[in-house]
Amino acid sequence: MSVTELSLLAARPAPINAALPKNQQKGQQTRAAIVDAALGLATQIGLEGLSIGALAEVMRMSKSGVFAHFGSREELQISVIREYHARFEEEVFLPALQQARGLPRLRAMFHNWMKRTSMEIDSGCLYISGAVEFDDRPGLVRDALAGSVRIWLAAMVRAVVQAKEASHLQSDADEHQMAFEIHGLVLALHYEARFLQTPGSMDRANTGFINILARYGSSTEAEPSPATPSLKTTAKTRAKSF
Amino acid sequence: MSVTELSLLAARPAPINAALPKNQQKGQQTRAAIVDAALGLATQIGLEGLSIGALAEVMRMSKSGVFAHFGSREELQISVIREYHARFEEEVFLPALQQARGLPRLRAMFHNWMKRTSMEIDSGCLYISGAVEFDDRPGLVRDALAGSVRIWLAAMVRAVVQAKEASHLQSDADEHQMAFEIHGLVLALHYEARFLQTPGSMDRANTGFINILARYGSSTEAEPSPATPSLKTTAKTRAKSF
DNA sequence: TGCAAAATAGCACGGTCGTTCTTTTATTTG
DNA sequence: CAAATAAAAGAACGACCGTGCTATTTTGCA
Repeated sequence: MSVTELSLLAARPAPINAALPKNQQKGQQTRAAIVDAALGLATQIGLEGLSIGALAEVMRMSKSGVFAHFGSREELQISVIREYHARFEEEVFLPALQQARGLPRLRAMFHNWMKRTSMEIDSGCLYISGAVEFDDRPGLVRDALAGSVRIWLAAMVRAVVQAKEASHLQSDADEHQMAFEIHGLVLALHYEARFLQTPGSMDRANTGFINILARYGSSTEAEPSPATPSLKTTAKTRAKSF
Repeated sequence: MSVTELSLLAARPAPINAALPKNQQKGQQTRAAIVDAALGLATQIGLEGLSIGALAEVMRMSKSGVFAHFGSREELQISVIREYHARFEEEVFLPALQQARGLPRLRAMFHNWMKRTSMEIDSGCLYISGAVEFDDRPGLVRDALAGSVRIWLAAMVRAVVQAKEASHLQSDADEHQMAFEIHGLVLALHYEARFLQTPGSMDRANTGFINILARYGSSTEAEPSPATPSLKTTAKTRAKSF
């Protein structure tokens, strides 16, 4: 799975003329505005809870006016997923590519991922809520969702492999195992912070990441990266109320 | 939070006469049958998707006949959560109490938890789906759900503390940190196995647990417990397709 | 066995849902 | 500016939702 495949943005029809936002037909920009509003609703109440009526009310449009842009609710949901994917990529993945291959990039990916997840404590993560809503509901929505998540997890695995190649991690470290454990930290952060509202969850996820690095890291001690300067919390982090 | 508080079973009204199942009024047993069917539906389509109409069809009853047992949909949902809690406790927590305090009991708790989660790959876990559905929907349902989960997580924390007291774990190990990381493993197992259908997720969760024990364990090497005989997988577990 | 009480059924209400069809309005183009 | 086209509105549909009210049936007990 190549890096270029990661970009669903490239799948968008490129504007034929120049990059003027005015160039795009009126319909395109309202459609984009609808998707934007729909994404805001979906992250709060879920893709299943997202209704065309409520969306029309937010947009101050008629139901049929909104509906006409997608032709079906399913297509609306898929459009929302694509938009979420694009933003996730832009916010989490692409900035991490500026870091050097290996451990620095891996740290940046986790750091950006956590940063986004922690911001989503008030709004919700579509990759998590969507997984629960569609985990036994086959169809195009589930496929789009699972595809996006797999692309991101594969990028994490690739970053681990590169860290191994750069001798930043033990050569026999299992990249899928490590990605699994990191994924678990993010899921636990989201669960405990958003649902249980447990304080200190951010610190615990960070500490968990440090523990994982210590487990798989090469003998050279892993110093805190410049990308995460304030997160020097050790495993002996202070106990908070549970 | 005491151990006895864990039992919601004890909160059930004890039968006044003997333990004959015929003793309970007809209504009580049909109500129990309804809750049983409702739990089956809720684990598949979620607590929000659970509708009285669909439930009535499964029970071959009228909508109003089902409804009369609860008085509101919310009360039905809470009843389902209580039933789920009781079964979780009976299946995961109580058997682990038969193991000696400390590491053996902690292992048994994780093992039973994982075993149940892996069985729920086809049906779904109410604690996970419910968390997503109600994470920003305050009310009695959310309270019941969060209460049950907190009780279980607190039991895990207590088990870690006991393991420290028994010198099975490092005395400065952070019990909340450890419970957080274990929770993450179970969440990742559920996500990757049920939604992404990634093969080998069970092994990865087990390996993750071994890694956590290695991180927090005392110098005495942690030998595989009799409760998990077939899970001697090391961190260098074979790589499976991702 | 008869009678009170509990359990269930039947029916209707207001509401929201996704979707279709028709009509009106706004935009682009020649 | 006018014709062609795209965008949005409006109204209606069948379906399902939770819930309340009133019968009818079933159960438990004297």
